Amino acid sequence: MTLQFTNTATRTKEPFVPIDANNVRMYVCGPTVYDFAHIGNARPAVVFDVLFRLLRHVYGDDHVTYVRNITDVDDKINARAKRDFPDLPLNEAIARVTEKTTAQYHADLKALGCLEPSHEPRATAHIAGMIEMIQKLLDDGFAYIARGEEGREALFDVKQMPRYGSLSKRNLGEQQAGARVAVEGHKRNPEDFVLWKESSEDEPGWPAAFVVSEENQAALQLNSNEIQINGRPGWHIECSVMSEVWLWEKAQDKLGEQGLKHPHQFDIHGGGLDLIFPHHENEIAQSCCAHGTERMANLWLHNGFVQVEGRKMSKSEGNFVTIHDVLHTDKVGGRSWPGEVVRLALLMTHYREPMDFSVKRLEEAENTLSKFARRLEEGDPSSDDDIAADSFSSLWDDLNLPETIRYMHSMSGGTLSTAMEAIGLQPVRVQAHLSDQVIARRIEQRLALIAEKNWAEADRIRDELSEQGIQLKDGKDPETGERTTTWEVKR
RNA sequence: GGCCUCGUGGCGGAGUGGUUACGCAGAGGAUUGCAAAUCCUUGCACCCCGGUUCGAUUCCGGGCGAGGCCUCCA
Repeated sequence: MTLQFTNTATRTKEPFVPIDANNVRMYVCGPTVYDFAHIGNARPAVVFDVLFRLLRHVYGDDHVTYVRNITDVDDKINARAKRDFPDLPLNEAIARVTEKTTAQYHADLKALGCLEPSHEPRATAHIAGMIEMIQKLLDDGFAYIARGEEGREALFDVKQMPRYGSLSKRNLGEQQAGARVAVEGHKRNPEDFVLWKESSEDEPGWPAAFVVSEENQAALQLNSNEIQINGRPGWHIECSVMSEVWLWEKAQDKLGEQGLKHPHQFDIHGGGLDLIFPHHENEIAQSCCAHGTERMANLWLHNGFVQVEGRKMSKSEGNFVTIHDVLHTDKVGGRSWPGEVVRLALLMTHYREPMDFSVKRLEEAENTLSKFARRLEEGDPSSDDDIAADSFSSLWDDLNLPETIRYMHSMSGGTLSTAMEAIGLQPVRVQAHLSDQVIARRIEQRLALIAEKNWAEADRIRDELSEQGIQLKDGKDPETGERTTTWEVKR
């Protein structure tokens, strides 16, 4: 079997060859922590969790490094902090918002069965690294400082990078025609993006000193080539810095000869489809120009959107459902849903395809899990190994989960258990509230009542057990023809 | 306007140059005191038009349709 994935950078399916099989490295863009995460945000977390599990399976648990960041500096966070904690000092209010939201995010993902990533760096812990990278870009002529309407900004000069736009297949200058691009006179090119921006008194800021070129100094009419800007990072630089720190600087110990051949590069970069442009394009620009590399990551993976009635689920559209709502309230289908059901619902569609989120879909996932739960009980028939291998080969083939789940329908016992674990579904039965003995006694009583044709009382026992989550199953003994009753826990 | 995806039965969703998976729902049956569960059987599809081909749902071209990005967004 060969691991292969569809690479957004080439739009083709390619065999996966890690830079160093001893340490396969993956970065996925995490949340900006200002509000509850919605189901759309859950999809990449769940999808890349399956990939993480697969890579661990293939290369070994200790040979995969998965980094997913927390963006805890952002103007939306500032706005939320001012709204929710108007009486607190700004920094404290921001801390409250990010801590609360991060904790909620962790709780949500745990409920969805996601493993913790190897590292979960926070943007605010890497400000110094960002300033350093920006300076490098200034030094090498890829960036400049200009005065914008809201203060001074360090900007990336996209014209200095001929390859700019290659991931998203965009050509500079072709986008503006009907697009809503704000005209910002201080930029050298309309596509130039912010690396660092000056903060006002009521915005969070960090002191930074930048050294600019003579040309830049002259343009700004400054006496010195050093500029102090109390500011905050733009929204792309953090990922360039954190991936560099956690997937290169701190990963070098594990890298052998093979790994050292491609400095400042890693294997996989993932995220949602909407991050391709501009976010990932800009990350590539920053990282490749700062490090003088050809590539930032070898493989770019992007998941499709979760949709509601055919349209993208998003906060701005207001058509979103939070993970918390689905798990803990009755806002969806009038009831709450187990995390495992939500997880399977998110995995039933191929990760690159758009997916409509619906109650029907959740019900289908729940039915499938019940079926799996029953099949787990059915022992371990021989000759299932081929089926298991097939399910994994489909997983190896661009994470084809629909195909994998299809195979799982024909599995049982240990084989099914293994397959479920592979995609992060817990192959454990929900325990009955009643003990086996109590249930067995009630069943005996019911059989006795049936023998007397006392249907009312017999049905009462059946209903009673049903309320306790015990499903009775009547059958007939093939030899004696007598009624036999077994039971299982309803899910 | 530019660019990127995608179009399979009631729904979900694989796959293939030639007997068109599978799941859910539906229908019928077995079983049952009635149910549930289970098992069996079964109906229903490859957006349209050209082209290549002995043959296309699958390849190519053109339409039409849908979604996304170009502005914060998983």
